[in-house]
Amino acid sequence: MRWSRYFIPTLKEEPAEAEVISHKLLLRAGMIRKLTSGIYTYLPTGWKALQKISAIVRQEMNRFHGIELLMPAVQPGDLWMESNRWDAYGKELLRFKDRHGRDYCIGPTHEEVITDLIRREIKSYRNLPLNLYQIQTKFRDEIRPRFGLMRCREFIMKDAYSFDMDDPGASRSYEGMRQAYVSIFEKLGLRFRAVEADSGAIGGSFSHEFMVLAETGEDTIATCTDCDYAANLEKAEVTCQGPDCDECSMPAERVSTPGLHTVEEIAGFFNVSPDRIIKTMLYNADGKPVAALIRGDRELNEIKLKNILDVQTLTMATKEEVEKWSKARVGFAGPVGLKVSRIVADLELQFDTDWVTGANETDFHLRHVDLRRDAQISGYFDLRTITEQDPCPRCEGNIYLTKGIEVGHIFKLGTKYSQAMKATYLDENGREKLIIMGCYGIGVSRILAACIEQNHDQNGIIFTPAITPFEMVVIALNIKDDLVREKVEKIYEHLKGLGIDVLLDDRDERPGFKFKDADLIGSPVQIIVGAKGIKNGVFEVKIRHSGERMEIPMEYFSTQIARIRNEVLVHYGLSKNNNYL
RNA sequence: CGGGAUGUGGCUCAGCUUGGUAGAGCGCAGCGUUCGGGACGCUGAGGCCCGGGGUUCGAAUCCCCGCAUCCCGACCA
Repeated sequence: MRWSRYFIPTLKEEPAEAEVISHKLLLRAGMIRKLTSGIYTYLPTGWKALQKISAIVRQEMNRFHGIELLMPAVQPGDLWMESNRWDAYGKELLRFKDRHGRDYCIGPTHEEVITDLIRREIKSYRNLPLNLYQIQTKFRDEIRPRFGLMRCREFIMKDAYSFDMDDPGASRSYEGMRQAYVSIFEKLGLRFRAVEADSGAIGGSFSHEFMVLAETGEDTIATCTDCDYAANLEKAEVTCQGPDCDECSMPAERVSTPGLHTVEEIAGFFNVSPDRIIKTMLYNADGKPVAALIRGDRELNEIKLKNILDVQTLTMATKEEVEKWSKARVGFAGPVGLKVSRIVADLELQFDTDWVTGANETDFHLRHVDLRRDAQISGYFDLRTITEQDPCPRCEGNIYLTKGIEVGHIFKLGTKYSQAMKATYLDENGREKLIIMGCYGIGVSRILAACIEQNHDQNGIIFTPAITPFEMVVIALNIKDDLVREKVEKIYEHLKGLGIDVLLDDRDERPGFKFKDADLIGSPVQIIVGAKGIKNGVFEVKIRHSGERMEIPMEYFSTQIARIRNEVLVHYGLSKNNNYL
């Protein structure tokens, strides 16, 4: 491709509308333009990158027995009413009526459509298992679209759905997809982690999120230094073991603590460290008062609490509720004598004693509290958020926290949709059974943003070889110089002949201008051709990710190009064997 | 949906406090000089100053009402 005849509207200045780096660079590199809030046009290089991502997704999906199809973007409301999601999905579902007044929506996902298809077409166990996927534009009317391609309303997504006869089959399908996903992100050349995610009511470790690691990620991941354990912060298990301790030798004692209610104030007053204090947090759980106990220096994980209590809604108690339930002002609640429907305590509280707690009386605390002796605890559970001080729940390794961007999510659906929509098959014995489903999503357009979040510098994007719109940019320093023109054309043709996707910067611009643009659009390799080099019989190569520049004699062109290509692949954990190009 | 901010040539912004002929830089067109990290000079085109009401002799500027976009919170690929 010749730059002069192509369309890459780069921007020198930072667009005011963008805040995050990928958004800024996608705009500056001329890859996207906003049409309206959360809706973007993919310009040629942006679209090219998306197609490259899709190609790898497609290749790996096919390799793991996925079969591609395409479903409609517009879906009838009836189907959504059947799955009970017409009401449940909320305002993210963009609805409209056609000229006859019938309800429709623009698909934010395709469980209904695929389940409808399957229930009509699949009747026999002989047709199972089956894995169908599609790559297409979806629409979610996000409350607040932001961060460019990271969270748009209209976005491109790959969605796969698996259909199995039984649970073991569904597990095999799930495992196949997990492997496919690992392979996809490896081939994309991204640093990522597959993390255990909160799977909600389904239970087990049947949900994984695939996170691209980037400092700017919105999610926090807990990862083990030794084994391959990785989990979403919300999900990461905190283990705690220890010998049972003896009962506290001293009886609980009521102490006047006027006006003191934060952990720090209490710790200071009693001259103990915050880990000797129990925080008593009151919640409204489906309308019932519940208390959660946690050490003063710890953080409660509300998602864990919600799962343990198995309730629909969990909200922190209001000031009024606290006063009503604890019979004291906020800051003086404690487990001793507390009248609530349940008191749950964090695991580590059962291995220690002699605590400081609130006294359920304004301006009073208790010390020398022993939970077993003085309080009625309904259970000890993993309630807190993991920290880097905690051990790995699977091995003896340490935990460290990193940030990530969620780009894929796989989970077992079970029979949720097959039941609601009556998708059944006949087994070997002629008995009717529900099809077991799984669904597997990848945010294709989000991957583009995540790739940039992970790989960029002050000068612009640093694309991985699998995603870059152009593998190499050939920069003609002075296109009006006949020698340069001639040489650069030759190199361009030669590279094309090698099957390399190459962009020739043949614009009549100053060198600095071209260097800046080349860095901005992020091709892994730049080949710089100028009059000086030609005179000396060399051409120059710049490696984008390292900034390394080298002069290479013309006669070694082919071998050196091959070497450099391979070097770049290796840098991204790839090798020639990965023939994705 | 709550909280905050911003809307002025294609882009980034100034002007608004204190009302009086709409500005700069970049970009764009032409000419010349340049040519290894976003050059310089000259010339030029390009504006319902977000929209609608009001106040005023006069509104980009003051007041009211909308709309849009961005940022912070709860949701998600």
